[in-house]
Amino acid sequence: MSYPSNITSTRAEKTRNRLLKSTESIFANRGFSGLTLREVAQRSQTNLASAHYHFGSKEAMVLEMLKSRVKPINQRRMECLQEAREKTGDKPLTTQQILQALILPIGEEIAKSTHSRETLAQLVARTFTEPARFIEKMHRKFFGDLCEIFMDELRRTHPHSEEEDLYWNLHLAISSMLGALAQHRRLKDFSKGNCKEEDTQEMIERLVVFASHGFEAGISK
Amino acid sequence: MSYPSNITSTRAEKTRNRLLKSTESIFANRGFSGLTLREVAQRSQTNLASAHYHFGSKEAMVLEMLKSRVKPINQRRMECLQEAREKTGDKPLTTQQILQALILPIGEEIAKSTHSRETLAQLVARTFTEPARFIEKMHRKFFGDLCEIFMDELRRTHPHSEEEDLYWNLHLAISSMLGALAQHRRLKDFSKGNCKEEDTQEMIERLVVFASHGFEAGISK
DNA sequence: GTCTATAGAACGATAGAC
DNA sequence: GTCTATCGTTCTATAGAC
Repeated sequence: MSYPSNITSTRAEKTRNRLLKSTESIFANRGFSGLTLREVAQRSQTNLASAHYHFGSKEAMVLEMLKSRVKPINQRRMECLQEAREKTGDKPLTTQQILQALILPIGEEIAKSTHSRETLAQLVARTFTEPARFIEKMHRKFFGDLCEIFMDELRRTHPHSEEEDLYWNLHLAISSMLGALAQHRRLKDFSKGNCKEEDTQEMIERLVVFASHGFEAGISK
Repeated sequence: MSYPSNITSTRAEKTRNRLLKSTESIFANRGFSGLTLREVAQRSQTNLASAHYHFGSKEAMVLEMLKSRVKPINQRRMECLQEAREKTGDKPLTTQQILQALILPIGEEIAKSTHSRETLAQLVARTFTEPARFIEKMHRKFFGDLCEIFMDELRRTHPHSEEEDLYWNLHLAISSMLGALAQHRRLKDFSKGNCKEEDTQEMIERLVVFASHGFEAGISK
């Protein structure tokens, strides 16, 4: 999936979607202050005023792009959780099942061909280095509720663990996921050719194992 | 430790050090393209031309600042490794000892009072979202050799593990460290007050446990 | 070495023609 | 809705007085 580009979309919608697509790629690579409306307009094959017409401002445009990227991933996360619940019935999920629901959807999204392999990973990385106020707000809005849903699931799985331990280790699991995504492009260099950075699927699988065992080691039983 | 501010330093050196200190804080908070020489000059209580006089360009100044911050941390890492080797004698180190040598020095540095609690963590986060070519170069230069030293130690500890597994999981350990540092400021919000983000020491300790167990779970024995 | 002044380019935003 | 032209601002960089 890319930004909606139905057969029925008007010319205006197409322009809008091209703007969002360019915004995604440039923001991922250079951050908010590195993104210029001129470059967005040029890559979108439209004019400088277009971004303002469709979104009102640079900030509003970036925010719109972020929303459209985060939403489907979070939806998929909820679906994965639901699928796991149906599979295990009344029993609590395993830590690994829960963290898979958190991590796998990003892998699926990266694997989709509409984005360069690096773009989404870089985009995710941006959302936690960009200090702009509006990014903070977005973060809270999109991940606040989601975190509580995952926390509830973890509480069910680890009923005797301290709240503090669960929060800390979910935080570490999420941090390691984001860190791994952000660092992924460095892997090939780093490993002197021993690991292939192209293999996103392998990263995701290894990440799930790493995070699940790290998590379980960190909570008091 | 801060930037060298010996009693013997000349006025020029003091200006230079003020510039580096301002650069550190602004770069950490806003990245390369968000840093302006005007703001650096203002915060350093000097003039706009000063940065160019001392460093030649904005890029050179940021690079100099990064070098001066990374060097003492990497030195401390080598010392920690050496101390661990002396303690265990001929036996290989444990995974946890090795990862402690990687992680603890950053915690020590953050704890030092010359920087705001967030600055160094943000700075580290920057080095892996900033896409500029010169950051990539710095990364390779400063961490390339260090990684191989840690890999050698890990090979000694896990002689029957595949190279690929060791690289992958060291990569994941480093990624989780960087991710945790970068995300640290979000912890308080995220945990709804259950975890105190002020407690860097606790993060470091939990991170060591998380990463060590994640690492060991990921390598074939 | 420190500073002022300014060149020269790029920025976000907007007015108004079509 | 799309586009050109341009305003006012801000940027890095530099020249030259002290």
